[in-house]
Amino acid sequence: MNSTHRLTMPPLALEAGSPNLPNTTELFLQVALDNPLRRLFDYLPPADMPCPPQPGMRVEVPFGRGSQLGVIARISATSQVPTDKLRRASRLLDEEPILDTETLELIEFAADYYQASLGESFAAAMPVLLRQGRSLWPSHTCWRLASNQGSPRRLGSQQRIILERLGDGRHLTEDDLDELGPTAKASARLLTDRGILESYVEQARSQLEPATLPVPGPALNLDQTAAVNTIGGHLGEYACFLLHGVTGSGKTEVYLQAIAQALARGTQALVLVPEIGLTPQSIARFKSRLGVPLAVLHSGMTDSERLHMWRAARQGTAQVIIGTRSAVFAPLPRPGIIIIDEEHDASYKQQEGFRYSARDLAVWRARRLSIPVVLGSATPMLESLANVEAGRYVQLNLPTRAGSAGKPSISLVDLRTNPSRQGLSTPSVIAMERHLKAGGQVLLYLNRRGFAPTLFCPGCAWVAPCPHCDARLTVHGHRQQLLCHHCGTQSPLPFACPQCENELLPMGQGTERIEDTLATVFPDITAVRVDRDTVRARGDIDRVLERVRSGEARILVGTQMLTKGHDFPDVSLVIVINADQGLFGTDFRTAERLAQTIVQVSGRAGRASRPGEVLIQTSCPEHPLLQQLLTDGYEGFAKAAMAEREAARWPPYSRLALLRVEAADAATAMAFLNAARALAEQAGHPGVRLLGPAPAAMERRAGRYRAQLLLEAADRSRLKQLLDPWALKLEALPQARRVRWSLDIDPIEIT
DNA sequence: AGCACGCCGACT
DNA sequence: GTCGGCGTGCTC
Repeated sequence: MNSTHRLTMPPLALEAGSPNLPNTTELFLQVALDNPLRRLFDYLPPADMPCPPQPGMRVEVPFGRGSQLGVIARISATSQVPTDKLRRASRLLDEEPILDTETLELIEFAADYYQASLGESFAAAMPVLLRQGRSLWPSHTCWRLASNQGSPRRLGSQQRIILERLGDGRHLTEDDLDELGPTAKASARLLTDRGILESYVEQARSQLEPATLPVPGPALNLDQTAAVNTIGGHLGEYACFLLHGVTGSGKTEVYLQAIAQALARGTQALVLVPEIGLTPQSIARFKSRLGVPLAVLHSGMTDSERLHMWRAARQGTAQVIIGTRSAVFAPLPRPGIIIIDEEHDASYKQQEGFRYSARDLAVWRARRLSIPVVLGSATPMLESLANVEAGRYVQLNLPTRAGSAGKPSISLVDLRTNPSRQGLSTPSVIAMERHLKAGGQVLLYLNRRGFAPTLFCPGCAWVAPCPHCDARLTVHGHRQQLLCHHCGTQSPLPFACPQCENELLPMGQGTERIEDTLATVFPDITAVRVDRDTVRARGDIDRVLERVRSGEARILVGTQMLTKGHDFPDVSLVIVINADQGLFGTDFRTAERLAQTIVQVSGRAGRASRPGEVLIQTSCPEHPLLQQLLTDGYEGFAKAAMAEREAARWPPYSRLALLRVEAADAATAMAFLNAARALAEQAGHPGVRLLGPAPAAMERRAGRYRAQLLLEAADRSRLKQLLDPWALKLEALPQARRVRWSLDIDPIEIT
């Protein structure tokens, strides 16, 4: 959807009280409810309303035998629903729409484009507490001693504690009471009923850290200056920039200065970052450099923190909103610029439920708002490069690294002639010795956690399988157990082969095993491991990284986590332990991902004055992808990959939609997809290829059978023409009742 | 999705 | 004799 193809705008919500509506006519509220049903539910307005209902207000409505909170999507003068089925909404929760027209349009567009229900789209866009009915305005109930209180008699111990805390005109908030215990609020209410306490509602201040004096940044180089000037020249109009900057080229400085210009015009900036890119350091940098109140939105925050930040965005108190995927929906009264950092990052696409791409929605939103959007990356998606090619995006380049560091030298280590011992080949060990001796640090990248990816019997070739998935169990040596990385199943490490009682061997390398190898090869040097097993909570990673920055630890072993955003100024050597997994994947994007990973991880080498060196261990050094990458860098790779995509009719040369299904047995899953395919064929599907149904690459996962049907079209509108009616029919399919299915528009993984 | 209704199996 | 399995109908 990142194109200039005609944008389908959702029908504009009809404003209540608009002059062309005869006020004698009864109005109908068309309400979006948080369920997957792709339709709205009509209600009569509540019996007593403090104000006219409007789209974007929350309502409580009777639904089935219970009641639910929903959002008014439209007000209509007519209803298709027979009068006897219509029920009356019970109450309005808001006196004004909590979502403005522009955000409503974005939400509607997202539901429409991604074939989701409007309710699900609303749910993604609203903080949980608002969905649960919390008031938009920050207020909380407080308790104090009643002015003419009766004599307290026969008090419970908790009640006595509460009274003690309320001496001298002090008060207690709901939070204070919650700290006293789960029943404290009930006790306070009881005391209020007895006239001993009185409660009142206090409007809380929506406080963000106040503005500070912006700290000046470093002087920009020519490329950065040119980029900032180009972006700044388009403030107030739509333009999409692809900021292609090699690692360390100072993309963030460009963001900061472009944002500063937007702020100077009195507008807000929205900054999207990948899921693990939002470190306390990066937030601190934005805060100090821009010196304006800033709201942060990410998944690690409590519900009330999120509500607080969302409110600050909506009120305009926050001039900069920095957040992960769902922040794309943040309401912005004065939008000025949108930044998407590491635009290629997969975390911008929600991978379950409502499968939207925040990156693509951000571009749509910028166009709708007539503001510039900047997509930054050292390794742009091929889609983005194609959009540059087509003239839809403007490319800005930052080809040089800041400081004196030059490009790292990359070379391949042929594992066939240099076999690895426990993960490390001889050339790698020699290079490590050289760099460590010279005072450098070494980063080892391996995208496999655990000790070894398989447990193997040399006697009969048995491998430990997961009982619930079509996958092998991973050996986690340090915990002495087998673990399935797909469903989480754990089992103790068997002593011997269950078939032939031979001794079992862990096969292949995981990060734990590399760590062990290092302890024997470099016993005097401290190594740290960074993967999901060592880094669990937020802050863990900072502790690990501090050990590296201080120089206490000089070797880093880790997975993806290491490639994202963290700087290691003293790392001079990067070793990719095994590139082979990325060369022969089943997904058409596998190669692109490997290239991105290699470039990103290489970017960690030699950032300061040290020249960087990168070694890639592989059994297939002659592979064209690796060769391209080595000789011509990411651009060269991209060119070659693009030609392959065009020949195979993959995106960006086609549009995809993927119907996924999972069921208790394979036949049920297939029955659904066959029925789905039949529906499509019945309706006709000009310009759309139906590929499948076919079982998923891992057919069984967590005990469920998975299959899929792929839809491919040359252009988006043809695909959508088929999808719109099809999705509704799928919902009504009897076979759909027995499976879990989902439609993924622009899937990033089709295995 | 979430919930009720409804008709067939192993059991307090 | 029931508790409960999940098929299917419905939600304004």
